[in-house]
Amino acid sequence: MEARFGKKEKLKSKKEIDLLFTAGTPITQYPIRLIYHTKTIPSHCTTVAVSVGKRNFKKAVQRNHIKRLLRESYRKNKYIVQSDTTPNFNFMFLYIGKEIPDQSLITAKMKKLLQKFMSKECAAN
RNA sequence: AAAGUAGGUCGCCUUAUCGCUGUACUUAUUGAUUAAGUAAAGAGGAAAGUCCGGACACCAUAGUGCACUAUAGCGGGUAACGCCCGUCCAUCGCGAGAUGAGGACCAGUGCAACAGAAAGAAUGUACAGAUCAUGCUGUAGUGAAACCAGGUAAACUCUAUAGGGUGCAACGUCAUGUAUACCAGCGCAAAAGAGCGGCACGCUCAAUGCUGGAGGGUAGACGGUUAGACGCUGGUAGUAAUACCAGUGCUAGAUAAAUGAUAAGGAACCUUUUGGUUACAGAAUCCGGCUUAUGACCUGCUUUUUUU
Repeated sequence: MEARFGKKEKLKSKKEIDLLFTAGTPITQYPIRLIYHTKTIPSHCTTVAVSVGKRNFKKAVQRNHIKRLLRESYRKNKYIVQSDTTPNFNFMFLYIGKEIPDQSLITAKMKKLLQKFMSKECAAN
């Protein structure tokens, strides 16, 4: 099972991110919210961005830590959304909780969130 | 031993698995390149606040005067400083020590609690003296200070010294490529105008038109971008800050932003045990300081008490 998470899979373009916030579809599995949108420019893999609000976590150390946890849990569970049939999406994960989580919590929630996403997309198709 | 005081050191560690970032090498591949593998690296003492000082870049090789701002014993260090070292003085403390808006009221202007008639545009009261006479002279009384006098510049001011502006989102190159705002030359001419932190100089540009070139903004890539006023050890000079010499060591460079997760073991602390906790905190052009946040440990010295 591939569990890499390289540079290519990171969402960088400012335009794409703006589009996500204006036109993206949100799914929430507290304390994580996923916003996603189909790609405007097609490429061979899903791109992902991660964000933690400055409002809830003032210190950069805490924000960095949570972002790393989110990235790590996505890396481990991305097999759920990886298949040839799904079209390519842009993902944006937001942490909306107010306390610092630990890895096990984040991983469990991430699994549920991704499964939710899959069932929703399959129903649409 | 307790209380205090000054300074220094370190900033949890090891292994395994799965990942991230750039670098080097190998293999495959391509128009560019990309992919895989291997190797050795990969947050701090404050990376923070952005408060001072520089380097570097552009604006004129950053100019002149005024204004404005900062600094202020004396001597030294430094690329530079508002930093550091030494020293004198003042204040605080029993002391080790700490603190420092410590230049100048013989330039001018202002201010001054209580007391006092009065703290300077004032001349009082009592007594004595002088005089034609007095508001003249002396003494007494208040006060730190009472007319040939002082205090005060964390009051204006004066003196000395320093300071041009904007900041790596600076700035340079490339690809893409549209109006004409861009550039070069010609022409127009002196006025008005625009730009250069405030004002005055000064400097630069200068409508419209013609000819030629070429590309702004936005988004992107690359450079700038990390080896440096660098650390450690020894020697020499110096009370010291520091300088010089010799040896030796070090390569983080991300860009919606890498340095992480899990497991096991150890260390320290807490808890009866299970177990829990491990501070402050995350590079963003780079250095020198200052300030603030914070967990331990070590050393010198002082005072008090006890013992020998």
